Amino acid sequence: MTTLVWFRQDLRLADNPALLSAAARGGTVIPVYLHDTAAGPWAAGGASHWWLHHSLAVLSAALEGCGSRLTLRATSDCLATLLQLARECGATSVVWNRLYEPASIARDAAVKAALRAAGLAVASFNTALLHEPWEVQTRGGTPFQVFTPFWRQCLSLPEPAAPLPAPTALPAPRDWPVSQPLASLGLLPVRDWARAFPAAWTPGSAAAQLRLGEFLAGSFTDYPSQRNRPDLAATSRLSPHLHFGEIGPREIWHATRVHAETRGAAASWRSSQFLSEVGWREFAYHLLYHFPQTPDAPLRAEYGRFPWRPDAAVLRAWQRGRTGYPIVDAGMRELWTTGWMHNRVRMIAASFLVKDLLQPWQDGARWFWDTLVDADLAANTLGWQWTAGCGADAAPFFRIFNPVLQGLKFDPAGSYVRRWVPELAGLPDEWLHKPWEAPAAVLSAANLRLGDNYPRPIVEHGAAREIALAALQSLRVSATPSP
DNA sequence: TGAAATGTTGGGGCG
DNA sequence: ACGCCCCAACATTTC
Repeated sequence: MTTLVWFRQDLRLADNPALLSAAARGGTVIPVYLHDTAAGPWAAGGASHWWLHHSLAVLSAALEGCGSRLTLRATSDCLATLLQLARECGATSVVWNRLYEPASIARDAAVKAALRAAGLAVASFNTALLHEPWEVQTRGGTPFQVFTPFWRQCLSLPEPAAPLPAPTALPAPRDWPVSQPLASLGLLPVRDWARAFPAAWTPGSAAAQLRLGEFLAGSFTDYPSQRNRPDLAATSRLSPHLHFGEIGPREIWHATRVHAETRGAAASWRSSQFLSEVGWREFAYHLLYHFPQTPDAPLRAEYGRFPWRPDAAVLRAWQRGRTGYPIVDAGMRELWTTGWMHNRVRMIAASFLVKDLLQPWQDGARWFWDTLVDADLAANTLGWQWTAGCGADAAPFFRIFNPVLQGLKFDPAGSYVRRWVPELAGLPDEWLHKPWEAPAAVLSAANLRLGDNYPRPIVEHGAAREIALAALQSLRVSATPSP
């Protein structure tokens, strides 16, 4: 009796119901990872591939530590490859943990039906979400479109089950199927733009558990008050680990609850603050499941007619962190250098692209998709539609961030900007977030030549804001013509 | 998980 | 003592 365990975004041994069920059957277990080369328009981007490469290496080593092995294959046809592997190994069943992206759902449904038609037993499990998207609904039986009632409903459901243990044994076959070398999947960048990634990140489930433990023992205490501060290490930074399933939301949920349980009401409050961010992730998956067109199209249809002004040069200045707005440029450079950006800065940079520069939110979403190590279709879609004001529970379009005020408020000492935009480092705090207003003597003392070694503002925020509001107005006028 | 404009209030300087 | 003005501080409204 042999079972194929199809790993996807669940790159861990603990709290892995598919793996545990295969092990519990007592027969041979064949762990498999297929690199799907036909994954479509939302195939993983470059930074995600970097992470995936290293995560697969860690998972492979962990399996070998259990006397097992990870079989790797690149394929444009997962069904055909699974059927072939089942034939090679004499497997009679295939198991996996569910994915929730629209393309994955479609592919997996077809694979499941075809495997069953071929006589194989197939089972799929949930380990990526606290609650299945179809199990959370309003009284009217419709999907939620506002976060607060959605999360309240989740909290009223039976608590997510405790995480599962890792299997104690993974019986190996006499002969392993042929596996491709990891390097042959071509996941690492050809040009080494990811050279600073290893200093920032350690992919793999062991590192994820370590990070969660260090977070709970450390910055968790000040999480509610400091979580918006990009200059501090105040957040958990678990997002890439979560995306690849190196740690699951149930593990985070229970570890946080256990940590807070013995530490009084204040800790309980902190844990509810932190877990509500896990709730936003759940909400993102809920929305993507029920509104599968939203990665590409606005949820509020009228925004399909918004008068964006696509401009390749403007988009590129934003991508490279050369807008002349320090907090925006710092964020974009942190992203490019480390594959990650603090969430507060994501909101500021995204708002700037969409509202000050009038670039389509989809262009920003694409850039984040390619450059973030935590790129996640559900979370990315929610974030960009929220910013653009065209999504569920979105910030109204007229809520336009002032990048100077946001910088002053959330990077008050300027250490975040100085770290990522070193050419500004010599400016006094007073001018750091608005160098164009600094007196000439201050600029020259800081060795700053605007338009030379740091750009002048690509737009003037006050004027850009007026233009954005007028653009929004045009949308309304054409939507409801006056009688 | 906004910012800016506009409105209101109240203390203090001053004639 | 009183009214007036100024304006900071805060609140409300609007985009």
